Amino acid sequence: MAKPPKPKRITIHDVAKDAEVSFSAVSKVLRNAYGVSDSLREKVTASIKKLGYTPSFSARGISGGRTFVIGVVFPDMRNPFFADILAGISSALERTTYQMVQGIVQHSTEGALVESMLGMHLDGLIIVGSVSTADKLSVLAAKIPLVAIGHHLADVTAFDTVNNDDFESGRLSVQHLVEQGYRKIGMLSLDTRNGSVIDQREAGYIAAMKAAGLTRYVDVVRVPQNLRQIQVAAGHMLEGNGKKEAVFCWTDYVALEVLSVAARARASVPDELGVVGHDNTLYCDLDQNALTSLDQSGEQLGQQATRLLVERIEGRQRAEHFLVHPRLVARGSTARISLIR
Amino acid sequence: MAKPPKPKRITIHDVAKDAEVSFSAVSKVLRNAYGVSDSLREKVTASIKKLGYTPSFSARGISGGRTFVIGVVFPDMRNPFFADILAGISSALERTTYQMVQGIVQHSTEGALVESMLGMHLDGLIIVGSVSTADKLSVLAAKIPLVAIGHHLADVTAFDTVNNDDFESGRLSVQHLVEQGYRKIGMLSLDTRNGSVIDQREAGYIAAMKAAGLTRYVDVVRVPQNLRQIQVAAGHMLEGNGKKEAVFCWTDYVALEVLSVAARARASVPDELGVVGHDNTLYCDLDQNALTSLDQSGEQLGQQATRLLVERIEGRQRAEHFLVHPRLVARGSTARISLIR
DNA sequence: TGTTGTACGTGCAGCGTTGTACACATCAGA
DNA sequence: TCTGATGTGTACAACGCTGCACGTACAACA
Repeated sequence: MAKPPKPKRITIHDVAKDAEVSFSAVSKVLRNAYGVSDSLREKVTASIKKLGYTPSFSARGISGGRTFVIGVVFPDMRNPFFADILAGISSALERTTYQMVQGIVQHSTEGALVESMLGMHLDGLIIVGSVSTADKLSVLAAKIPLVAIGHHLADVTAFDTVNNDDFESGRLSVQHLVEQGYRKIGMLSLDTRNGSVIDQREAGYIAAMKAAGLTRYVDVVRVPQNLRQIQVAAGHMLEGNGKKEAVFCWTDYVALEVLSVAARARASVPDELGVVGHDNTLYCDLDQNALTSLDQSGEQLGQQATRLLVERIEGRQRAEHFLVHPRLVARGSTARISLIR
Repeated sequence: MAKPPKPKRITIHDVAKDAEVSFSAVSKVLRNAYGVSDSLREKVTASIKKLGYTPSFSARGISGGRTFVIGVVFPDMRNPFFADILAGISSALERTTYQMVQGIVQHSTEGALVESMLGMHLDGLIIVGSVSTADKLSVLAAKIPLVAIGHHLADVTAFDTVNNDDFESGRLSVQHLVEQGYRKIGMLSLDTRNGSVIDQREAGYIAAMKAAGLTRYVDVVRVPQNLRQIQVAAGHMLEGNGKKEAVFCWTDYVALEVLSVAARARASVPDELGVVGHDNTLYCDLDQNALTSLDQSGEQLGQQATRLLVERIEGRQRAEHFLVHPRLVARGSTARISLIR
């Protein structure tokens, strides 16, 4: 009877045997612990490469040490902007020894997802566009190093934040629209409790409207993330008393719906209606949309968040809050005064 | 000196103490193992609920048992179609005790991502739109239960597959275009080695063209996933010798680029050029696009894949191959003969 | 030469589970 | 009364790693 060739995992012990050292020594090298000579390190790393050893995530988790895996939580998968953030995180992670798992809050709640990630002994968490309150996040941050992307709260001390300057986004949009000759400028915003990102955009919009002497035209319409309701709200922008000359939308997809409604109503863009989106997703550049939008560099947001998270894991206590500056990309949807070149 | 209130995790031992049984008994209940009386089960489950115990993922992984976590691998995050698949997986998972982690092949290679997921002792893997060969996937399937979505190979025995009937997609597209009076119908396909999904669509397109007596117009142009090259290829469809009357695109985004190029070139859609996309993503329904597309029900694909994976984890050996039927959703981009409904 | 450091390695006790081996009742049949 | 058979719960050795408590060797100092 042949021995069952049990396909054994390569462990730290195998490496130790191959390198002719104790298994604890290998562990030390892996953890970059104190008391390792260059020659030891060399021998061990050589054996690791030779045997193709990879540490067991589970064993690390159970023995209380670092797992070198971080979690990333996204609110949904449909906004291509999040892909940019992810790309930024990936690329920043390449320079480190950390890996990443993603979770997407789709049907499940953010809380449940985060809970299950906690159970996996991850080293840290990046939460994108969280709908939780700062308090809840602070509680979470007590359990695990945390960085929030898209959660404006400069006074939070328990975790780091990385944000676009959303106030500036609102301001730039209005400024651009005013330059193009629009006056009755409305805003299609999001109906959400803790969307502090949205709050900032609204505030920027309102401030810029006031600064331009257009206080009487200020109109913020908050709509839930629901196709039907977005269309209805967009329709209202085109007719009746509150008819607008231009609309600033909190995200590109809403702006595209406005373009759609305008097309159906045979309202000409940009002459009758100017439209500005947010995030400068890849659909903006299509000719049938030609959507002016604000670019908040998701890639950079992701990179910075990763940097901050790793710093936190390695021991930083003091909170940091990073801000990137948005850039307005002008396209046909606001080209009322045709841009000379 | 106050005792440091070490926030200890609730373990199986705590539950055992509370229920006044041995910790092995608790483990048995958890695993639904043989030799558990109703009264024991009751006591234990009561204590579990009372203490809010959740099993440690890491400990399960290390001791070689099930972790009740499955991995899902996506090729990218930009295609909203994948969100539908994910939704299907989530909803199917709700009825089970399994959880899910996602990985997205962005910059990292599929191989590296899968490797790291293997290191996490997951119970199973769903791979969406893999670019690996059937051989490589079979090797992988020997290590972990596997279901591939979007990988047509009915003769594979090592793992299950779930697919749209992509041949039918190609056929339906051509059939519809022919009905609308288009004859010179080209196809914008993907330049990839192992895109068997694409192969099927091409085959369906070619077969339908032949069946319609349009063999001489068959033209499959394979383009990599690169914005610039897609635009160039789209441009060629509009002019010169190979000028088309209609284009069938392998995915919606390519079709939207075709619409964009057509808009720039002032070619009228659908009169001068008919366009068909694939996946029926949410952008198709926007009026500025009004893109005819094939719906392959990502939600259903995800649900079926989950069902098959769980079955496999629980012991099934024989491979199963599930096929869903696509549905053509006609819109303005092919409405040459206006549809008298 | 004896003493004190200091740098480097090793030994080992967990971590929270799984799953097998085993002990102990209880009960039916001989 | 003895002998299984069966049903139920316990004991315990893994699993692969971390990180602390120790040795040991060798150099620097008194």
